[in-house]
Amino acid sequence: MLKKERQAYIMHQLNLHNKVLSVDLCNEIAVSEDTIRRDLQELSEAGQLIKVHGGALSMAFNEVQFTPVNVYSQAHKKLIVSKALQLIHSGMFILTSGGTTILELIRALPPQLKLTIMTGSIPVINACMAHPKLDVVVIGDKLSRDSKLTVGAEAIQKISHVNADLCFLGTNAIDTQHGLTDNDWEVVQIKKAMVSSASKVICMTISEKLQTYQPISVCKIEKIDYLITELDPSDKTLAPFKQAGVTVI
Amino acid sequence: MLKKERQAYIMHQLNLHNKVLSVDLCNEIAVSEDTIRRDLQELSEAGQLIKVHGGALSMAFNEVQFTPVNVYSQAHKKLIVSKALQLIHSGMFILTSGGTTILELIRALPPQLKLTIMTGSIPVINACMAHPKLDVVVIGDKLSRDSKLTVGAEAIQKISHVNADLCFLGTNAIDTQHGLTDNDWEVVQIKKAMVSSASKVICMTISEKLQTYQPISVCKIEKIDYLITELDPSDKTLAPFKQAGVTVI
DNA sequence: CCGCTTTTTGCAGGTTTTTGCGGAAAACTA
DNA sequence: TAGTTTTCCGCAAAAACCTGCAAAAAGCGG
Repeated sequence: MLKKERQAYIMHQLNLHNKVLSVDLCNEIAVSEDTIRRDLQELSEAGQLIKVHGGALSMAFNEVQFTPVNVYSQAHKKLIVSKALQLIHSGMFILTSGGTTILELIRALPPQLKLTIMTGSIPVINACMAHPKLDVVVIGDKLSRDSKLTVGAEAIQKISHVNADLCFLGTNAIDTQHGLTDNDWEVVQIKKAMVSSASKVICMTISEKLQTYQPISVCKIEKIDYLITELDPSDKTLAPFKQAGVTVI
Repeated sequence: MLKKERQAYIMHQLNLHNKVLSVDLCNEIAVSEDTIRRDLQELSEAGQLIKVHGGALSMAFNEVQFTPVNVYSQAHKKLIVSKALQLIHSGMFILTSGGTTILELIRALPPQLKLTIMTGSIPVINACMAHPKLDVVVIGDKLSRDSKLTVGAEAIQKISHVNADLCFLGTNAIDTQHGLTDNDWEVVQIKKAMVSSASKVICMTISEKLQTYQPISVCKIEKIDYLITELDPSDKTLAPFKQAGVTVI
Protein backbone atom coordinates (compact mmCIF):
# COMPACT_ATOMS: atom_id res chain seq x y z
CA MET A 1 0.00 0.00 0.00
CA LEU A 2 1.31 3.39 -0.97
CA LYS A 3 2.09 6.00 1.60
CA LYS A 4 -0.44 8.47 0.20
CA GLU A 5 -3.08 5.76 0.17
CA ARG A 6 -2.35 4.89 3.77
CA GLN A 7 -2.63 8.45 4.92
CA ALA A 8 -5.87 8.86 2.99
CA TYR A 9 -7.18 5.78 4.76
CA ILE A 10 -6.18 7.20 8.12
CA MET A 11 -7.99 10.45 7.39
CA HIS A 12 -11.01 8.49 6.27
CA GLN A 13 -11.12 6.55 9.52
CA LEU A 14 -10.65 9.75 11.42
CA ASN A 15 -13.60 11.41 9.72
CA LEU A 16 -15.74 8.40 10.51
CA HIS A 17 -14.84 7.92 14.16
CA ASN A 18 -13.18 11.15 15.24
CA LYS A 19 -10.34 9.10 16.65
CA VAL A 20 -7.89 6.39 15.64
CA LEU A 21 -5.57 4.13 17.60
CA SER A 22 -2.10 3.38 16.27
CA VAL A 23 -2.53 -0.28 17.19
CA ASP A 24 -5.77 -0.65 15.23
CA LEU A 25 -4.33 1.04 12.17
CA CYS A 26 -1.19 -1.07 12.00
CA ASN A 27 -3.33 -4.19 12.20
CA GLU A 28 -5.76 -3.00 9.55
CA ILE A 29 -3.10 -1.86 7.10
CA ALA A 30 -0.59 -4.59 8.03
CA VAL A 31 2.33 -2.31 8.50
CA SER A 32 4.63 -1.64 11.44
CA GLU A 33 3.55 0.64 14.24
CA ASP A 34 6.50 2.89 13.53
CA THR A 35 5.23 3.58 10.06
CA ILE A 36 1.81 4.54 11.37
CA ARG A 37 3.46 6.81 13.90
CA ARG A 38 5.42 8.51 11.16
CA ASP A 39 2.26 8.97 9.14
CA LEU A 40 0.45 10.48 12.07
CA GLN A 41 3.44 12.68 12.71
CA GLU A 42 3.36 14.04 9.16
CA LEU A 43 -0.40 14.56 9.10
CA SER A 44 -0.16 16.29 12.44
CA GLU A 45 2.52 18.66 11.14
CA ALA A 46 0.32 19.31 8.10
CA GLY A 47 -2.46 20.27 10.50
CA GLN A 48 -4.79 17.49 9.42
CA LEU A 49 -5.18 15.91 12.82
CA ILE A 50 -4.13 16.07 16.45
CA LYS A 51 -1.68 13.43 17.55
CA VAL A 52 -2.05 12.11 21.08
CA HIS A 53 -0.40 9.35 23.04
CA GLY A 54 -1.75 6.12 21.52
CA GLY A 55 -3.31 7.48 18.35
CA ALA A 56 -4.85 10.66 16.98
CA LEU A 57 -7.99 12.78 17.20
CA SER A 58 -9.76 14.66 14.45
CA MET A 59 -9.64 18.43 14.39
CA ALA A 60 -13.42 18.54 14.96
CA PHE A 61 -13.11 16.69 18.23
CA ASN A 62 -10.35 18.92 19.33
CA GLU A 63 -12.35 22.08 18.71
CA VAL A 64 -15.10 21.12 21.11
CA GLN A 65 -12.51 19.99 23.60
CA PHE A 66 -10.46 23.15 23.52
CA THR A 67 -13.42 25.51 23.38
CA PRO A 68 -14.61 25.16 26.92
CA VAL A 69 -17.74 26.32 28.74
CA ASN A 70 -16.89 29.97 28.56
CA VAL A 71 -17.14 30.51 24.83
CA TYR A 72 -19.19 27.79 23.22
CA SER A 73 -21.76 26.97 25.84
CA GLN A 74 -21.96 30.60 26.91
CA ALA A 75 -23.01 31.75 23.45
CA HIS A 76 -25.77 29.14 23.49
CA LYS A 77 -27.00 30.39 26.82
CA LYS A 78 -27.14 33.96 25.58
CA LEU A 79 -29.32 32.81 22.71
CA ILE A 80 -31.60 30.86 25.02
CA VAL A 81 -31.92 33.84 27.33
CA SER A 82 -32.89 36.17 24.48
CA LYS A 83 -35.68 33.80 23.52
CA ALA A 84 -36.87 33.55 27.12
CA LEU A 85 -37.08 37.33 27.47
CA GLN A 86 -39.96 37.34 24.97
CA LEU A 87 -42.13 35.54 27.50
CA ILE A 88 -41.49 37.99 30.30
CA HIS A 89 -43.64 41.10 30.69
CA SER A 90 -43.69 43.90 33.19
CA GLY A 91 -45.44 43.21 36.48
CA MET A 92 -45.25 39.45 36.29
CA PHE A 93 -44.78 37.22 39.29
CA ILE A 94 -42.07 34.68 38.52
CA LEU A 95 -40.99 31.55 40.38
CA THR A 96 -37.52 30.18 39.69
CA SER A 97 -35.24 27.43 40.88
CA GLY A 98 -31.48 27.67 40.42
CA GLY A 99 -29.14 26.91 37.53
CA THR A 100 -26.62 28.67 35.39
CA THR A 101 -29.05 29.41 32.57
CA ILE A 102 -31.54 31.04 34.92
CA LEU A 103 -28.72 33.07 36.39
CA GLU A 104 -27.92 34.36 32.91
CA LEU A 105 -31.58 35.19 32.40
CA ILE A 106 -31.73 37.31 35.54
CA ARG A 107 -28.56 39.13 34.57
CA ALA A 108 -30.02 39.85 31.14
CA LEU A 109 -33.29 41.38 32.40
CA PRO A 110 -33.66 44.97 31.11
CA PRO A 111 -33.03 47.47 33.92
CA GLN A 112 -36.43 49.16 33.62
CA LEU A 113 -38.36 45.89 33.82
CA LYS A 114 -40.38 45.51 37.01
CA LEU A 115 -40.95 41.98 38.19
CA THR A 116 -41.46 40.03 41.36
CA ILE A 117 -39.07 37.12 41.55
CA MET A 118 -39.69 34.39 44.08
CA THR A 119 -36.81 32.02 44.56
CA GLY A 120 -34.81 30.02 47.05
CA SER A 121 -31.64 30.04 45.01
CA ILE A 122 -28.90 32.12 46.60
CA PRO A 123 -27.02 32.81 43.33
CA VAL A 124 -30.29 33.99 41.77
CA ILE A 125 -30.97 36.26 44.75
CA ASN A 126 -27.50 37.72 44.40
CA ALA A 127 -28.11 38.36 40.73
CA CYS A 128 -31.48 39.97 41.51
CA MET A 129 -29.87 42.40 43.91
CA ALA A 130 -27.70 43.69 41.09
CA HIS A 131 -30.86 44.69 39.21
CA PRO A 132 -32.39 48.06 40.12
CA LYS A 133 -36.11 47.29 39.96
CA LEU A 134 -36.75 43.68 40.86
CA ASP A 135 -38.85 42.79 43.87
CA VAL A 136 -37.42 39.69 45.44
CA VAL A 137 -39.25 37.24 47.64
CA VAL A 138 -36.92 34.80 49.33
CA ILE A 139 -38.15 31.28 49.97
CA GLY A 140 -36.90 30.39 53.41
CA ASP A 141 -35.84 27.02 54.80
CA LYS A 142 -32.78 24.87 55.19
CA LEU A 143 -30.09 25.71 52.67
CA SER A 144 -28.81 22.83 50.57
CA ARG A 145 -25.06 23.16 50.20
CA ASP A 146 -24.81 21.38 46.86
CA SER A 147 -27.54 23.19 45.01
CA LYS A 148 -27.33 26.52 46.87
CA LEU A 149 -31.09 26.35 47.11
CA THR A 150 -33.43 26.34 50.09
CA VAL A 151 -35.18 23.02 50.47
CA GLY A 152 -37.66 21.47 52.90
CA ALA A 153 -41.30 21.34 53.95
CA GLU A 154 -41.47 24.99 54.89
CA ALA A 155 -40.24 26.06 51.47
CA ILE A 156 -42.67 23.74 49.70
CA GLN A 157 -45.57 25.01 51.77
CA LYS A 158 -44.63 28.57 51.01
CA ILE A 159 -44.47 27.88 47.29
CA SER A 160 -47.83 26.12 47.34
CA HIS A 161 -49.50 29.30 48.59
CA VAL A 162 -48.62 31.46 45.59
CA ASN A 163 -49.88 31.67 42.04
CA ALA A 164 -47.06 32.61 39.76
CA ASP A 165 -47.41 33.72 36.15
CA LEU A 166 -44.27 31.93 35.04
CA CYS A 167 -42.00 29.30 36.49
CA PHE A 168 -38.47 28.91 35.17
CA LEU A 169 -36.94 25.55 36.00
CA GLY A 170 -33.29 24.70 35.93
CA THR A 171 -33.09 21.62 33.75
CA ASN A 172 -30.85 18.77 34.72
CA ALA A 173 -32.23 16.28 32.27
CA ILE A 174 -35.34 16.11 30.11
CA ASP A 175 -36.78 13.56 27.72
CA THR A 176 -40.16 12.78 26.28
CA GLN A 177 -40.50 9.47 28.06
CA HIS A 178 -39.54 10.38 31.64
CA GLY A 179 -40.29 14.10 31.49
CA LEU A 180 -38.20 16.44 33.60
CA THR A 181 -35.85 14.53 35.91
CA ASP A 182 -33.17 15.32 38.47
CA ASN A 183 -30.89 13.57 40.92
CA ASP A 184 -31.47 15.40 44.22
CA TRP A 185 -34.58 14.33 46.08
CA GLU A 186 -35.06 17.52 48.04
CA VAL A 187 -34.54 19.77 45.05
CA VAL A 188 -37.07 17.71 43.12
CA GLN A 189 -39.67 18.33 45.84
CA ILE A 190 -39.14 22.07 45.46
CA LYS A 191 -39.41 21.90 41.70
CA LYS A 192 -42.59 19.84 41.93
CA ALA A 193 -44.14 22.48 44.14
CA MET A 194 -43.11 25.19 41.70
CA VAL A 195 -44.67 23.38 38.77
CA SER A 196 -47.97 23.15 40.66
CA SER A 197 -47.98 26.83 41.59
CA ALA A 198 -47.33 28.42 38.21
CA SER A 199 -49.59 29.10 35.24
CA LYS A 200 -46.84 28.44 32.74
CA VAL A 201 -43.80 26.24 33.21
CA ILE A 202 -40.71 27.00 31.16
CA CYS A 203 -37.65 24.81 30.74
CA MET A 204 -34.49 26.36 29.40
CA THR A 205 -31.68 24.00 28.49
CA ILE A 206 -28.78 23.53 26.16
CA SER A 207 -29.57 20.80 23.66
CA GLU A 208 -26.99 18.45 25.16
CA LYS A 209 -29.39 17.72 28.01
CA LEU A 210 -32.26 16.80 25.72
CA GLN A 211 -33.20 13.12 25.75
CA THR A 212 -31.18 12.39 28.86
CA TYR A 213 -32.67 11.39 32.17
CA GLN A 214 -31.88 11.14 35.88
CA PRO A 215 -33.27 8.90 38.62
CA ILE A 216 -35.91 11.19 40.17
CA SER A 217 -38.89 12.60 38.31
CA VAL A 218 -40.01 16.22 38.67
CA CYS A 219 -42.98 16.14 36.31
CA LYS A 220 -44.32 14.58 33.15
CA ILE A 221 -43.51 16.20 29.85
CA GLU A 222 -47.13 17.41 29.47
CA LYS A 223 -46.68 19.77 32.41
CA ILE A 224 -44.00 21.71 30.56
CA ASP A 225 -45.50 24.61 28.62
CA TYR A 226 -42.39 25.96 26.93
CA LEU A 227 -39.08 24.41 26.02
CA ILE A 228 -36.31 26.79 25.07
CA THR A 229 -33.03 25.58 23.60
CA GLU A 230 -30.33 27.14 21.45
CA LEU A 231 -31.62 25.13 18.47
CA ASP A 232 -34.03 26.39 15.85
CA PRO A 233 -37.60 25.31 16.77
CA SER A 234 -37.77 23.37 13.52
CA ASP A 235 -34.76 21.23 14.43
CA LYS A 236 -35.62 17.57 14.22
CA THR A 237 -34.28 16.90 17.72
CA LEU A 238 -37.20 18.92 19.03
CA ALA A 239 -39.93 17.18 17.07
CA PRO A 240 -40.79 14.63 19.80
CA PHE A 241 -41.29 17.44 22.30
CA LYS A 242 -43.63 19.28 19.96
CA GLN A 243 -45.55 16.06 19.49
CA ALA A 244 -45.92 15.80 23.25
CA GLY A 245 -47.62 19.18 23.28
CA VAL A 246 -44.74 21.36 24.41
CA THR A 247 -44.39 24.76 22.77
CA VAL A 248 -40.85 24.84 21.46
CA ILE A 249 -39.13 28.19 21.04
CA MET B 1 -10.18 5.05 25.63
CA LEU B 2 -7.68 7.83 24.99
CA LYS B 3 -6.70 10.18 27.75
CA LYS B 4 -7.94 13.27 25.91
CA GLU B 5 -11.22 11.54 25.21
CA ARG B 6 -11.63 10.69 28.84
CA GLN B 7 -10.98 14.24 29.91
CA ALA B 8 -13.42 15.51 27.30
CA TYR B 9 -16.01 13.13 28.72
CA ILE B 10 -15.38 14.42 32.22
CA MET B 11 -15.80 18.02 31.08
CA HIS B 12 -18.98 17.06 29.28
CA GLN B 13 -20.45 15.49 32.38
CA LEU B 14 -19.42 18.53 34.36
CA ASN B 15 -21.17 20.91 31.98
CA LEU B 16 -24.31 18.85 32.27
CA HIS B 17 -24.46 18.31 36.00
CA ASN B 18 -22.20 20.93 37.53
CA LYS B 19 -20.47 18.27 39.58
CA VAL B 20 -18.93 14.84 39.15
CA LEU B 21 -17.88 12.13 41.59
CA SER B 22 -14.64 10.21 41.06
CA VAL B 23 -16.42 6.96 41.93
CA ASP B 24 -19.11 7.47 39.29
CA LEU B 25 -16.61 8.41 36.62
CA CYS B 26 -14.35 5.42 37.17
CA ASN B 27 -17.37 3.14 36.88
CA GLU B 28 -18.67 4.82 33.76
CA ILE B 29 -15.32 4.87 31.97
CA ALA B 30 -14.11 1.57 33.45
CA VAL B 31 -10.74 2.79 34.60
CA SER B 32 -9.07 2.95 38.01
CA GLU B 33 -9.93 5.70 40.45
CA ASP B 34 -6.32 6.84 40.42
CA THR B 35 -6.50 7.58 36.74
CA ILE B 36 -9.63 9.66 37.19
CA ARG B 37 -7.98 11.51 40.03
CA ARG B 38 -4.96 12.26 37.86
CA ASP B 39 -7.26 13.52 35.10
CA LEU B 40 -9.11 15.78 37.51
CA GLN B 41 -5.77 16.99 38.80
CA GLU B 42 -4.62 17.94 35.30
CA LEU B 43 -7.89 19.61 34.36
CA SER B 44 -7.83 21.47 37.62
CA GLU B 45 -4.31 22.74 36.95
CA ALA B 46 -5.48 23.80 33.49
CA GLY B 47 -8.21 25.81 35.18
CA GLN B 48 -11.06 23.84 33.64
CA LEU B 49 -12.67 22.74 36.87
CA ILE B 50 -12.51 22.90 40.65
CA LYS B 51 -11.29 19.74 42.33
CA VAL B 52 -12.86 18.84 45.65
CA HIS B 53 -12.69 15.87 47.98
CA GLY B 54 -14.45 13.04 46.13
CA GLY B 55 -14.84 14.63 42.72
CA ALA B 56 -14.96 18.01 41.01
CA LEU B 57 -17.19 21.05 40.47
CA SER B 58 -17.75 23.11 37.37
CA MET B 59 -16.30 26.58 37.24
CA ALA B 60 -19.53 28.16 35.96
CA PHE B 61 -21.65 27.23 38.94
CA ASN B 62 -19.12 28.15 41.56
CA GLU B 63 -18.35 31.75 40.76
CA VAL B 64 -17.00 33.19 43.96
CA GLN B 65 -18.16 36.74 44.26
CA PHE B 66 -15.52 38.20 46.52
CA THR B 67 -16.99 40.96 48.59
CA PRO B 68 -14.32 43.63 48.92
CA VAL B 69 -13.05 43.88 52.46
CA ASN B 70 -13.07 47.47 53.55
CA VAL B 71 -10.00 48.16 55.59
CA TYR B 72 -11.82 50.88 57.50
CA SER B 73 -11.57 50.06 61.19
CA GLN B 74 -10.62 46.52 60.18
CA ALA B 75 -8.25 46.09 63.11
CA HIS B 76 -11.00 46.98 65.55
CA LYS B 77 -13.40 44.54 63.99
CA LYS B 78 -10.86 41.72 64.14
CA LEU B 79 -10.52 42.36 67.86
CA ILE B 80 -14.29 42.42 68.39
CA VAL B 81 -14.67 39.21 66.42
CA SER B 82 -12.03 37.41 68.46
CA LYS B 83 -13.89 38.33 71.64
CA ALA B 84 -17.20 37.16 70.18
CA LEU B 85 -15.73 33.78 69.24
CA GLN B 86 -15.36 32.97 72.94
CA LEU B 87 -19.14 32.91 73.29
CA ILE B 88 -19.66 30.48 70.44
CA HIS B 89 -19.52 26.72 71.01
CA SER B 90 -20.02 23.74 68.77
CA GLY B 91 -23.61 22.73 68.08
CA MET B 92 -25.17 26.08 68.94
CA PHE B 93 -28.17 27.53 67.15
CA ILE B 94 -27.50 31.14 66.29
CA LEU B 95 -29.79 33.88 65.02
CA THR B 96 -28.22 36.83 63.25
CA SER B 97 -29.23 39.96 61.45
CA GLY B 98 -26.90 41.61 58.97
CA GLY B 99 -24.00 44.01 59.33
CA THR B 100 -20.34 44.16 58.46
CA THR B 101 -19.16 43.09 61.90
CA ILE B 102 -21.35 40.00 61.84
CA LEU B 103 -20.02 39.24 58.37
CA GLU B 104 -16.49 39.37 59.73
CA LEU B 105 -17.54 37.07 62.55
CA ILE B 106 -18.87 34.45 60.12
CA ARG B 107 -15.72 34.62 58.05
CA ALA B 108 -13.62 34.13 61.18
CA LEU B 109 -15.43 30.98 62.34
CA PRO B 110 -12.99 28.07 62.61
CA PRO B 111 -13.50 25.64 59.72
CA GLN B 112 -14.21 22.64 61.94
CA LEU B 113 -16.87 24.43 64.01
CA LYS B 114 -20.37 23.07 63.51
CA LEU B 115 -23.20 25.53 64.00
CA THR B 116 -26.70 26.21 62.76
CA ILE B 117 -27.05 29.76 61.58
CA MET B 118 -30.49 31.22 61.02
CA THR B 119 -30.53 34.48 59.15
CA GLY B 120 -32.28 36.54 56.54
CA SER B 121 -29.21 38.50 55.56
CA ILE B 122 -28.01 37.66 52.06
CA PRO B 123 -24.38 38.69 52.67
CA VAL B 124 -24.31 36.53 55.79
CA ILE B 125 -25.73 33.59 53.82
CA ASN B 126 -23.04 34.08 51.20
CA ALA B 127 -20.37 34.08 53.88
CA CYS B 128 -21.86 30.95 55.45
CA MET B 129 -21.63 29.10 52.15
CA ALA B 130 -17.89 29.69 52.07
CA HIS B 131 -17.63 27.79 55.36
CA PRO B 132 -17.44 24.00 55.10
CA LYS B 133 -19.57 22.93 58.06
CA LEU B 134 -22.25 25.48 58.80
CA ASP B 135 -25.90 24.53 58.58
CA VAL B 136 -27.81 27.49 57.26
CA VAL B 137 -31.50 28.18 57.73
CA VAL B 138 -32.71 30.98 55.51
CA ILE B 139 -35.46 33.22 56.80
CA GLY B 140 -37.78 33.77 53.87
CA ASP B 141 -39.88 36.81 53.00
CA LYS B 142 -39.66 40.00 51.00
CA LEU B 143 -36.09 41.13 50.46
CA SER B 144 -35.30 44.65 51.56
CA ARG B 145 -33.03 46.18 48.95
CA ASP B 146 -31.32 48.60 51.34
CA SER B 147 -30.44 46.22 54.11
CA LYS B 148 -30.14 43.05 51.98
CA LEU B 149 -32.23 41.39 54.64
CA THR B 150 -35.56 39.60 54.42
CA VAL B 151 -38.30 41.51 56.23
CA GLY B 152 -42.04 41.09 56.81
CA ALA B 153 -44.65 39.26 58.81
CA GLU B 154 -43.70 35.85 57.48
CA ALA B 155 -40.10 36.32 58.57
CA ILE B 156 -41.12 37.54 62.01
CA GLN B 157 -43.46 34.62 62.49
CA LYS B 158 -40.74 32.20 61.49
CA ILE B 159 -38.30 33.74 63.94
CA SER B 160 -40.83 33.63 66.75
CA HIS B 161 -41.04 29.85 66.41
CA VAL B 162 -37.42 29.14 67.22
CA ASN B 163 -35.34 29.16 70.38
CA ALA B 164 -31.84 30.23 69.58
CA ASP B 165 -28.86 29.94 71.90
CA LEU B 166 -27.38 33.21 70.76
CA CYS B 167 -28.54 36.19 68.79
CA PHE B 168 -26.01 38.49 67.18
CA LEU B 169 -27.43 41.87 66.30
CA GLY B 170 -25.93 44.32 63.90
CA THR B 171 -25.69 47.51 65.88
CA ASN B 172 -26.66 50.78 64.30
CA ALA B 173 -26.80 52.81 67.51
CA ILE B 174 -26.86 51.95 71.18
CA ASP B 175 -27.06 53.97 74.37
CA THR B 176 -28.09 53.39 77.95
CA GLN B 177 -31.14 55.61 77.80
CA HIS B 178 -32.83 54.46 74.57
CA GLY B 179 -31.31 51.01 74.33
CA LEU B 180 -30.66 49.54 70.91
CA THR B 181 -32.09 51.73 68.16
CA ASP B 182 -32.24 51.76 64.37
CA ASN B 183 -33.74 53.74 61.50
CA ASP B 184 -35.54 51.18 59.36
CA TRP B 185 -38.99 50.22 60.59
CA GLU B 186 -39.10 46.81 58.99
CA VAL B 187 -35.59 45.83 60.00
CA VAL B 188 -36.43 46.81 63.57
CA GLN B 189 -39.40 44.44 63.56
CA ILE B 190 -37.08 41.62 62.57
CA LYS B 191 -34.56 42.48 65.24
CA LYS B 192 -37.30 42.67 67.87
CA ALA B 193 -38.40 39.19 66.96
CA MET B 194 -34.83 37.94 67.16
CA VAL B 195 -34.34 39.40 70.63
CA SER B 196 -37.46 37.60 71.84
CA SER B 197 -36.40 34.25 70.42
CA ALA B 198 -32.85 34.01 71.76
CA SER B 199 -31.49 33.02 75.16
CA LYS B 200 -28.62 35.48 74.93
CA VAL B 201 -28.50 38.68 72.90
CA ILE B 202 -25.13 39.96 71.82
CA CYS B 203 -24.33 43.39 70.40
CA MET B 204 -21.03 43.87 68.63
CA THR B 205 -20.09 47.41 67.75
CA ILE B 206 -17.16 49.73 67.36
CA SER B 207 -17.06 52.28 70.18
CA GLU B 208 -17.99 55.13 67.84
CA LYS B 209 -21.60 53.96 67.88
CA LEU B 210 -21.81 53.90 71.68
CA GLN B 211 -24.07 56.54 73.20
CA THR B 212 -25.69 57.42 69.90
CA TYR B 213 -29.29 56.77 69.02
CA GLN B 214 -31.69 56.47 66.13
CA PRO B 215 -35.45 57.08 65.85
CA ILE B 216 -36.81 53.57 66.19
CA SER B 217 -36.29 51.36 69.22
CA VAL B 218 -35.37 47.69 68.96
CA CYS B 219 -35.16 46.90 72.66
CA LYS B 220 -34.30 48.31 76.05
CA ILE B 221 -30.73 48.08 77.23
CA GLU B 222 -31.66 45.41 79.83
CA LYS B 223 -32.46 42.95 77.07
CA ILE B 224 -28.86 43.02 75.85
CA ASP B 225 -26.82 40.29 77.50
CA TYR B 226 -23.39 41.01 76.04
CA LEU B 227 -21.83 44.11 74.59
CA ILE B 228 -18.61 43.62 72.65
CA THR B 229 -16.47 46.53 71.56
CA GLU B 230 -12.83 46.99 70.67
CA LEU B 231 -12.28 48.75 74.01
CA ASP B 232 -11.00 47.16 77.17
CA PRO B 233 -13.97 46.16 79.39
CA SER B 234 -12.64 48.45 82.11
CA ASP B 235 -12.79 51.49 79.82
CA LYS B 236 -14.84 54.25 81.43
CA THR B 237 -16.99 54.68 78.31
CA LEU B 238 -18.43 51.28 79.07
CA ALA B 239 -19.21 51.88 82.74
CA PRO B 240 -22.84 52.99 82.17
CA PHE B 241 -23.56 49.80 80.24
CA LYS B 242 -22.16 47.65 83.04
CA GLN B 243 -24.29 49.55 85.48
CA ALA B 244 -27.35 48.77 83.35
CA GLY B 245 -26.61 45.06 83.78
CA VAL B 246 -24.94 44.36 80.46
CA THR B 247 -21.96 42.01 80.48
CA VAL B 248 -19.21 43.93 78.74
CA ILE B 249 -16.45 42.01 77.00
C1' DC C 1 20.57 -1.37 -17.97
C1' DC C 2 23.81 0.51 -14.38
C1' DG C 3 25.39 3.07 -10.58
C1' DC C 4 24.02 6.60 -7.84
C1' DT C 5 21.01 9.16 -4.59
C1' DT C 6 16.71 9.60 -2.13
C1' DT C 7 12.76 7.74 0.12
C1' DT C 8 10.56 4.50 2.75
C1' DT C 9 10.25 0.92 5.96
C1' DG C 10 11.29 -2.12 9.83
C1' DC C 11 14.01 -3.01 13.82
C1' DA C 12 16.81 -2.68 18.10
C1' DG C 13 17.75 -0.03 21.93
C1' DG C 14 16.64 3.19 25.35
C1' DT C 15 13.45 6.81 27.14
C1' DT C 16 8.98 8.64 28.41
C1' DT C 17 3.95 8.17 29.40
C1' DT C 18 0.39 6.02 31.24
C1' DT C 19 -1.81 3.12 34.33
C1' DG C 20 -2.89 0.28 38.37
C1' DC C 21 -1.71 -1.11 42.99
C1' DG C 22 -0.38 -1.17 47.96
C1' DG C 23 0.25 1.27 51.90
C1' DA C 24 0.48 5.54 54.53
C1' DA C 25 -1.57 9.95 55.34
C1' DA C 26 -5.31 13.01 55.32
C1' DA C 27 -10.11 14.11 55.33
C1' DC C 28 -14.55 13.23 56.22
C1' DT C 29 -18.62 11.01 58.99
C1' DA C 30 -21.06 9.52 62.71
C1' DT D 1 -13.08 9.61 69.19
C1' DA D 2 -13.18 5.62 66.00
C1' DG D 3 -14.01 4.04 61.48
C1' DT D 4 -14.67 4.73 56.74
C1' DT D 5 -13.55 7.01 52.51
C1' DT D 6 -10.58 9.58 49.74
C1' DT D 7 -6.06 11.20 48.57
C1' DC D 8 -1.19 11.03 48.15
C1' DC D 9 3.20 8.78 47.03
C1' DG D 10 6.28 5.62 45.29
C1' DC D 11 6.83 1.76 42.46
C1' DA D 12 6.56 -1.36 38.62
C1' DA D 13 4.72 -3.12 34.37
C1' DA D 14 2.98 -2.23 30.08
C1' DA D 15 2.40 0.56 26.28
C1' DA D 16 3.87 4.11 23.32
C1' DC D 17 7.51 6.96 21.67
C1' DC D 18 11.97 8.43 19.80
C1' DT D 19 16.60 7.84 17.64
C1' DG D 20 19.76 5.98 14.82
C1' DC D 21 20.67 2.53 11.53
C1' DA D 22 20.46 -0.45 7.72
C1' DA D 23 18.07 -2.76 4.12
C1' DA D 24 14.77 -2.56 0.56
C1' DA D 25 12.42 0.18 -2.84
C1' DA D 26 12.00 3.88 -5.86
C1' DG D 27 13.73 7.52 -8.72
C1' DC D 28 17.08 9.27 -12.01
C1' DG D 29 20.76 10.71 -15.14
C1' DG D 30 23.69 8.75 -18.31
